[in-house]
Amino acid sequence: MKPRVRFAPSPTGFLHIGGARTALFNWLYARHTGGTFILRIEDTDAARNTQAAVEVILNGLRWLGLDWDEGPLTADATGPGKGERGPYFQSQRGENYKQRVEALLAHGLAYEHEGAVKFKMAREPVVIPDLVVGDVRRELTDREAADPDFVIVRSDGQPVFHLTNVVDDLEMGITHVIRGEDHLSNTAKHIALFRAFGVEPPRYAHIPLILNGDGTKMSKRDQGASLATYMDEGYAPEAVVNYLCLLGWSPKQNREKLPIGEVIERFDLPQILRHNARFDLEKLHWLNYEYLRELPDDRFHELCVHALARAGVDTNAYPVDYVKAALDTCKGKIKLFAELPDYAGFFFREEFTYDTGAAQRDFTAENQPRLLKLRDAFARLTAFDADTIGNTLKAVAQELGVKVGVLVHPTRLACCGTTAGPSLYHLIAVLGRERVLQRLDRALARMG
RNA sequence: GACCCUAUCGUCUAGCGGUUAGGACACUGCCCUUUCACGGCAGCGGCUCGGGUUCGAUUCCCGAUAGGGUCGCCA
Repeated sequence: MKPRVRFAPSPTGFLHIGGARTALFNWLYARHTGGTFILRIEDTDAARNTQAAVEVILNGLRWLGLDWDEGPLTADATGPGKGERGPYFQSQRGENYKQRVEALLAHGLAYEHEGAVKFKMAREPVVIPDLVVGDVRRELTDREAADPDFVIVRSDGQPVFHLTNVVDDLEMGITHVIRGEDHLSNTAKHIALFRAFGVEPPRYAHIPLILNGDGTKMSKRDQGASLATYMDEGYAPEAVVNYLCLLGWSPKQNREKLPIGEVIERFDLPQILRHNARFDLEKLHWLNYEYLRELPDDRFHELCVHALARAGVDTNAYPVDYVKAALDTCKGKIKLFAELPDYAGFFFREEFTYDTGAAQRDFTAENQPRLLKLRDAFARLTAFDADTIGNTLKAVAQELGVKVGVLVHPTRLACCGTTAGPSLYHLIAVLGRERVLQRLDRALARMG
């Protein structure tokens, strides 16, 4: 029988990076085994579950490239879905839960208590067979020893997570439950529920959690906990996926960056690590850069424009060809799109301040006549391409008897205001002679 | 408090009784160079602690410690 796995998030308006990895591991397992990846929305909490919140999940998974074989087609709970075991929204499956609870009641496996329904839990340890951790024998906690029974239907008639989760897994034919380790303790309840329904529980694989860089639990509020951050800031989804694969799983053979197809080939449940992993933003940045430099030009430009717009830099005021030429000088240079406004902002604004330390060092009275000579050489040029500009600068430096760096640094500062940026000769060519001369004049004025 | 999981450089990891404990990110230095970045070279840095088992433990067992998780009419 082909595996059937599911990702079953609750729409809270937020897709946690840990949730994204859980979805990824489920998807990888399905793709590796030729099984089925199901998306089920656990929207039993009507108060906070909105269509917009479902949208966040669907968009996140689509962005990551995790396509589902069964599940909703839209964020509308009453809308269409694909697959034979729907509906895939728990809010639409009330009748299923009701029937299951009645069956439990009829068999004396559950009972009413203060308007709620409680499940009669055995007062003995449960062994949880886990594909990642191994057999886990879970003893009762002191509170459970006092009263092991738990609520499956609230007094307001709403079914509780433990029940809906198990009923759906059962009715959707889930064979492997791959989820965060935070569910491991609860699994005893779930196994008991499956048995009460007269079926053997699915196979379990509890994957370790993702922690903050400092080892604390990564919660909603923590920096980088939301997948939306990476979507908004222009990370390459392939990089995020690749990085997530490396947390709690290893492709071995000293591999780090590898295409998703290869991950699918190599991925399997028993090889998942058992310990939690800390989220290392630096390493994600490195991987992101690795993918960024391979991005097709169109996609790179699109993400650049988006990043600049977010920083309040409007590229629409400039000709399309100019924008493209300007951005081309940044490709292979920036690690993150968030760096772009500082790195290339000078292309899109005429007023900017100079880096203070560099201005003190480079905008000297001594450099003034040198820069002036370069300015005049530029002014006489008939061609204004990168090669010509470079050769001109070198020639002027030679005439002056100074190293090229003596001219390069003040020129860069005059044109960009910064000490780091794209190739100087290329950036000058893109800016165009007129603006370069203006910028040199502006700098010269304060060097006297 | 009870119960459960975990433990290799700062971080992610390879290792599955005998290895100079390997790689990646980060960091440091050098080279390349029009800045930065890339690239190349070199360096720094690790088996949590005690007991066993064994000829021999990073590796197997037990304990401690530490970190994480769970004990809801949240999911």
